[in-house]
Amino acid sequence: MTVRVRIAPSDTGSIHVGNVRSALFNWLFARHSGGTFIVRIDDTDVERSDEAHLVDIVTGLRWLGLDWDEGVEVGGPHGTYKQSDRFDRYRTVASSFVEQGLAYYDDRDEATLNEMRDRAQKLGKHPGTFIRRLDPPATDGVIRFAVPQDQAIEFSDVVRGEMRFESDSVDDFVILRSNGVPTYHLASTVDDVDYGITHVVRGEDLLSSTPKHILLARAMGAEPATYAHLPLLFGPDGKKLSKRHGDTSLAAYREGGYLPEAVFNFLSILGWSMGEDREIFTAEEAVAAFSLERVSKNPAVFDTDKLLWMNGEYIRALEPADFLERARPWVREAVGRELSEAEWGTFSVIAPLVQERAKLLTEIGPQVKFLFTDDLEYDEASWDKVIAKEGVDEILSDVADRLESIVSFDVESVEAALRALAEERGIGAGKAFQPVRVAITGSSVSPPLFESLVALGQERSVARVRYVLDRLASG
RNA sequence: GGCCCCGUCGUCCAGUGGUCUAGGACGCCGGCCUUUCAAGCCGGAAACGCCAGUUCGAACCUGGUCGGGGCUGCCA
Repeated sequence: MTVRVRIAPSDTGSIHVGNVRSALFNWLFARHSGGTFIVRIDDTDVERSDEAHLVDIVTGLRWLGLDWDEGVEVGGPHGTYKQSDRFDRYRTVASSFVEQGLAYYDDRDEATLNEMRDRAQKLGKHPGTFIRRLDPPATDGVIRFAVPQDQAIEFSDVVRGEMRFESDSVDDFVILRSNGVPTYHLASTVDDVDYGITHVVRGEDLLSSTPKHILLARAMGAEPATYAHLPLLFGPDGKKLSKRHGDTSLAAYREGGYLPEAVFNFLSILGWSMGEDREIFTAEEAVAAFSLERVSKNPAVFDTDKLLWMNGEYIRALEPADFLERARPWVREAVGRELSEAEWGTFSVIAPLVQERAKLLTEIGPQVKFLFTDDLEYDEASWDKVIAKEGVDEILSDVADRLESIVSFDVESVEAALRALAEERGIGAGKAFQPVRVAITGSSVSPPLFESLVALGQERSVARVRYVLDRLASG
């Protein structure tokens, strides 16, 4: 049997890292087993659905490197992969259930229902014990699925093992709302049956709903899929990851300077491991090693510290040319304009030094901006701490003279000149170099000094030091 | 309350009855390197929730207990 898996994110918001992790595991499973990966859109929440979110989902998945064999396309014909296009189908299924006596109309109002729920809870019973009616009047209202009371629902979950739910713990759930829109349970299960989904791989929050889905599939005369419930992703507070934990949308990480490979790798080790203490690996390696059986049962905390570290690892591992390509948009944004060919050349010289120390692509721009701007902004704290000190003017004045007199302005000469200065003045290297750093880069944190000076060029370096001297002189 | 899931360092994983005085990674602490910041290198603190049972032997098996989480909607 060929594996067919799917994800069905809803387009009510930006795609969440939890959903992305589900998508990733489905993709890994499909690719490992030579199966089919499908992307459906669950847009049954007509009020909150938005095409813009669909675009966000598709771009996000592509960015991560996930591809799918069937499903929605950006701006393309989503066809039958959007659930809103299949409302008729769901209604037909719901009606046929009613005709067969498997479901019924329920026109009781909410107050009545709530009252029943409260009563059930007080007695320690499941609401389903009360919200159930087998000989209903055929008026309007919602359609509920009549849960058969004669047998327990059992299934074997690939990650959790044997599961058993007593039928009285499942209430007669709504499958069609009074406005004619199907609920998640109905739409999702009908799709899974219609598209021949063999494995449903999703978050553990849906574990309790699985009996409903199995019942629905059987009612359609189909064999239920095999289920695999993934451990949930938690926030630092140990609660299900949600908006209030900060950046939970995939887009936030893309825009925050993370590499897709790093995010992919990091998400992969949340609830899964290939064993042997290996945690840095490529997508190909993950595909080759993946198995649902090795998925962990424990919830995982989304640890952004480790993601950040991993991103740094990936940045440093980039081929120089690749790094240049990826850095481009970030440099452009930080400088605020397109760079000239010559400037890109300058950047490519200093780039390896920046690559070594960046953990996020967003750090690149600020580190090299000093090379491409004429009105440098001086970081106030750095200025106060390093420049506005006794005797610094004298040092800088000397620095300017020495830099100016260098014949061949390369790293070796610059280093020799500045080291000689420190030695002759009898001061430490740090004391001599820090003022220069701040003078030419505007900050006490920068790429290595000599390389920075050479990249900036002799004339501009000297000019910057003199400029600082002027400012110092005028108080 | 009810149903269900989970329980190894702060965090993510390894571990499937003896090779575990429990291994790796992030983070943290200390040191080295050093012109800043990183990176790198060296070292350190840090966990099998608890109680029974099974067994010659339990992190691994069983029961209970405690703790955490999910679900309990005309959200998904």
